[in-house]
This record gives sequence, structure tokens and C-alpha cells, in this order.
Amino acid sequence: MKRPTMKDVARAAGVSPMTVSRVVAGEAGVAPETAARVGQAVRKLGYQRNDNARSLRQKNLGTSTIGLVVDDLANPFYALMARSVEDEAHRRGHVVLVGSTNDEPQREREVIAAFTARQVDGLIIVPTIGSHAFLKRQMAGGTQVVCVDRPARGLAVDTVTVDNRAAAMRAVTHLLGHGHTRIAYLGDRFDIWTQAERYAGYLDALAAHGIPEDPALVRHELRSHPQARDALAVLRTLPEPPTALFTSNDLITLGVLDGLDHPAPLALVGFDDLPLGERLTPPLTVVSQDPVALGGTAANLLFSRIAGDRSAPRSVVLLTRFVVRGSGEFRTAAG
Amino acid sequence: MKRPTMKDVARAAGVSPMTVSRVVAGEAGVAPETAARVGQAVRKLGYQRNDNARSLRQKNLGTSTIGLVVDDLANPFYALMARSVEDEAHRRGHVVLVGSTNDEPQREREVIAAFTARQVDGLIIVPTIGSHAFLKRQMAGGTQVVCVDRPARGLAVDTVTVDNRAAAMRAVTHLLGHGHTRIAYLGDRFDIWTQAERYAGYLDALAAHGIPEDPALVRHELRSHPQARDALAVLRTLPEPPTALFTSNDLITLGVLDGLDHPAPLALVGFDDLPLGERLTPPLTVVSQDPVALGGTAANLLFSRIAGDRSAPRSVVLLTRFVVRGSGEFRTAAG
DNA sequence: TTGAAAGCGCTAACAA
DNA sequence: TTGTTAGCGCTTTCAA
Repeated sequence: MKRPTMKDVARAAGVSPMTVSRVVAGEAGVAPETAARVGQAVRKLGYQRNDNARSLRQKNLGTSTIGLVVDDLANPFYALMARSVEDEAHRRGHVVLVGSTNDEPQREREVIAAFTARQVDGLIIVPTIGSHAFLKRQMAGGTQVVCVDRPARGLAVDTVTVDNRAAAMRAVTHLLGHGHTRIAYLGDRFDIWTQAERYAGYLDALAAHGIPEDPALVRHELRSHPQARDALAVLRTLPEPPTALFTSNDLITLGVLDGLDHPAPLALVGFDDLPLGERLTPPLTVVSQDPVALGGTAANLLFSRIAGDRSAPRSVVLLTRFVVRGSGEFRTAAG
Repeated sequence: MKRPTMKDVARAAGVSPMTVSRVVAGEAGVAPETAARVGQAVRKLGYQRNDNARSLRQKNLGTSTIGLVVDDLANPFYALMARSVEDEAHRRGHVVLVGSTNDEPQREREVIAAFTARQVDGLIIVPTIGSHAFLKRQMAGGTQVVCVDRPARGLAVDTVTVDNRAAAMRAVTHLLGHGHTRIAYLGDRFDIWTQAERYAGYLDALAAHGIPEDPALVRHELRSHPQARDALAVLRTLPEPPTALFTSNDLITLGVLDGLDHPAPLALVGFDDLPLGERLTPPLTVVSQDPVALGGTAANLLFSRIAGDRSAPRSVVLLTRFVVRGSGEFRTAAG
């Protein structure tokens, strides 16, 4: 039982395939009765146009398909972003191919290759580390590209990020303002752009207060909940342990929460909000990003490129919110 | 600057397009030096095969694209499911089109139509209410369909769900076992299958204990966090207010948490776990589903159908876990 | 207003 | 081992 083609519909309606094409595409210039006859045949046979064949012929219209490449779709942050992109695409009659990279350049290239092989009109990418110069060829072929969350190395395209460095500086300054001088930094892979930015913000804040960096208080490469938890346990065994923590993403914040209150509570400010963060005791003080705005902005940029905008690449920086709720307002014993 | 085609590569390598096709497809029977020449031309031109054109010609191979249609991709539950489906697809060299329905049959049909127009090999669907008989035509045309989370009305296909009714009964029985007799039910739209099942489980538990249902304690149609919060506020004004709550999904649990401890704490068991549920005070007692297993199972079923399995539709019921953590173990004043 | 011919990029089937 | 021909389902172009 094969699916019917335009030829089948044409035969059933006693017209040529070309006429069916016009009716299905909603073009003017078909006699009303002819259109009605075709419409009936379409319904009778359950005909649906093959849009892949269509876009093969119509090179100017594209495939009405875009690709979204994120770090990890299961991360609520990227899930919200994806939903936002999907909504923008849906509004414009596009569909979305989605793929996760796990921050692995290898998998990113596979995913992007699979998407471009299907002739996507554009890509929204959360770039992994590693050069993205290979995308220049795709772009020369007409594929539009927008980066979100992080810039891509070696590729000048529209990019949407947040004010990572300034926000991190503000968060750490907040802790300094509450009397803390021994503030630990717990971060993910340093080669991830957002992490490097946030670490730089941490250093900015210390420097502004004339506090030298203590390498013993800095932990990078924390890739999981347990690793973050264990890193905190180690920090607590130091001769001069930290009295406050700055955690540079949601996963690390989650891990750190396990050991936060025992034996003694530590002050904590995290980057990224958590769903129930306000209901914890104490409620979490965080730097909050808006993934919906990130995704929506990226999608809007992409669609204006797809619509033909060829102006110079733009860089959009969205602002974070600093949300004071309690966990960052513990004073030190000394303070 | 158009993207190169096989013809361009053929010209550059001094062979016919057919030879290029064979080399790119990795077929045997091409002389090594010829293959090398073609390979060089491919790299020089940055050639990438147009897989849409390919699958137009090769009807037996399909498009290596599947569609995933969920309620709301931004919901962490479905995001985890989506990631799980994506991983299974990636392993098999497929890509995933993803769309959200918002539980609107209209949007669901649009999304599904957009996917089938692009000749997806199969669909994994979280069905909205409303008949899905319209999918029979797609299936006759060769599109495989698997349902997940809920069954589709009017369509006999592989379906993966959890033991909603039994799990809800167990949860409510747990509250009864702690002395509660006035247990409120707070649920989402009753026409959503999972909600009806969970409500049935609630009634089962009451009936098993010989407790008559009190309609004043039952609230359906709670579609958002604020609605759930307000519903609880109303319940607290009853002459005989509930001493315990059963909330039938994560969104409702979140809303109810706002008013749970004031003025007096109520016992609470929720359906669906929340990311930080174990760190609340008191920690949440919940029925926990495994979205990764749901998605993975659905994907496996779908890919075996795509591979040619034509056996009778299967119905797979995965088990939930009941996680006792504190919020459901308050005793009543009376108990 | 309708249709015939050609071709998008690729590959099945055949021939050389 | 390589190439030729035809055609997947559709639309552009042109003619009727």
C-alpha cells in the first residue's frame, strides 16, 4: 500500500498533475470546479504532498526545516530554550530537528552533518569547544547559522549570550559584601566559554577587593553532581576552609547542596536558577538566566537571516537577574 | 555560491556521477585509485550528499528521520524522554524532528502533518485527547507509530505507559495508612488519560478502605501552578478541610507547595518526582516515573517496527517507584 | 485556465 | 569496473 502521489490524484480527478500541484499549493488561476474536483480526489485518496520532493525542485523556498544543536536536551535549561525555538519555528511554518552534543566536538559534527545533509535552512547551535570554521562551507552553500549561549571559535555569525562575566562578578561581590574573604569557586570544564567567563568574573570581584586568589579554593572540571559534592568535601578539610561558595552552573549547585549544611552552613550563590530553588532552606540566591529569551532571540535572528538579511553578524548580550533569597546572605563568624 | 552536486564532483574527478554515488555510499566494486580521485574531489569541493534527494529515489531505505511529538518539550519529564529517544535514534543513524502539542489536538495534527510531509520513517507520540484514527492512513502509507505516556484513542499501535492507576492507589493508601480520611485529590484535565487513571486509583484506595468520596475534596482541571495553589486555598476554607493531599502531576505539586505549610502543614504525596524534591522540608514523598526508560522503550519498539517487525501491537507497562521521604508521613491530629 | 516537457539530485537496473 | 538510461515526486517554464 504505497502512499498516493500527485499523479494518482490527477488520474482520480481527471486532470494533469500540474493542476493538482496548483490546487495543493493554493495557487490562483484554477477554475473553481476543477479545484473542487481535485480537492475531492485529495480527500478520497488521503493525499499528502511530499515536501521533500517539493523542496528538491523549488530551490528558492528551502525545506522549512531548521536544526537545533544543544549541549544536552535533558538539561532543563536547554529544554526551555528548545521549546522557545520550536514555538518560533512553528509560528513560521518550520519544523525543528534537534540534537545533543554532550560537549563532544565529534558528536557535534555528526549531528550537524546529518542536519545539513537534509538541507536545513538554518542551524541554531550551542557550540562545543573546538573550531567551527568547518561551518563556513555550509554557510557558503546557503545554510544560515546562529550561535546561542556561547560564541563559536573561528566563525563570525550572529551570537546570543548573557553577561556571564559581569554577573559572576556581581555574585561574588555580593558574598564579599557580606564579609566573606575565603570564597571558593566550583566550576565545570574551563575550556567551556561560559565557565571561563564566569571564572574571570570571580577573579574580577576578588581583585576589586584586593583579595589575592587562593588556588586551593578553585576547582574546575566538575562534570557531575557527585564530583561537585566531593569537591566541596575536600574544600572543607582545608586548614582554612572557605566560608562561602560560588558555583558556576546548576549541576554543580545541586551537587554542592548535598554537603552545604554539615557540619556548618556555608554561604552559597549559584549561577543558574533551579526549579525549586526558592523553596529550599535557605532559599537559593542565584544568577538567573532566561533560556526562553535566549532561544527566542536566536530564533528571530535565524529567521531574519533565512528571510534574506545579509547584514554584518550581530552579537546580542542578554542580561541576567541576580536573585537574593537567603543562601548567599550568611555572614561569616568573623564578619 | 550553490552547493556542489554529484555532477560537479564527477566532473572534477573525471568520472560519471554514478561512480561518485558508489564511492560516497561506500559501495564495493570501485577501483581504489578511482575512489581516491573521487575522494579528493569530494574534499576539494566540500561536497556533501543531499540525503533528501537520495531518499526520494531509494524508497526502501527511508529518510532516517523520526518524529517525536510530546505535550511540552519544556517540561523536564518530556525533555528527559526526548533526550532518551534522541540517543537511541543517534545510535541508529537517525535524526529526530521534535514538536510540542500543548495538549491541543489542532496543533498535534499540524505537527504530525508537517512531519509526515517530510516522509519520517516513524513517529513517537504522546497523544492528545481526541481520536487518532486519522493516523491509520499514514500507517497504511508505511509510517510506523508508537505511543508513549498515554494510549491513543482509535488506534491500535505499540504503547508504552506506566501503572498510573495502581501507583495512585498505592500513594493514597499510604496516606490512609497514616490515619488520614479526608484526602483531597488535585488533578489536571480529566480528559487526559493519565489523569483519569490516577483519579481512578485515588477512588480505588478510598473504596478499599470503605471511605465514601467527598466531591468537595476533588479538584480537576488544574492547568497551572497558580490554579493549583488557589485550589488548595479554597480547600482549606472548607468546614471540614482535608488533612492530606494527593497531587496528580508535578506542576500541581509545585503549586500546592506554596500553601502547604500555612497555616498548618498538610500531608502530601505527589505523582512525578521533582528535581529538588528530596531537599525540601519536609522532603517530598512521590510516585516516581522513569522518563528515560519510557522514551528508550518507545524508541526501541519504533525502530523494530521500522526494521520490519509486523507483529501484533504490544502494550508495555513500566513500573513506577514509590519514594517515601517525609511529606506523606504526617499523622493527623486525630490519628 | 490547463497541460507537456524538462529537470531538481540522486540511485536502480541494466549494458558495456 | 564503469557508464547510460530512466525515474523517484514534484514544480518551473513555456505553449496551447
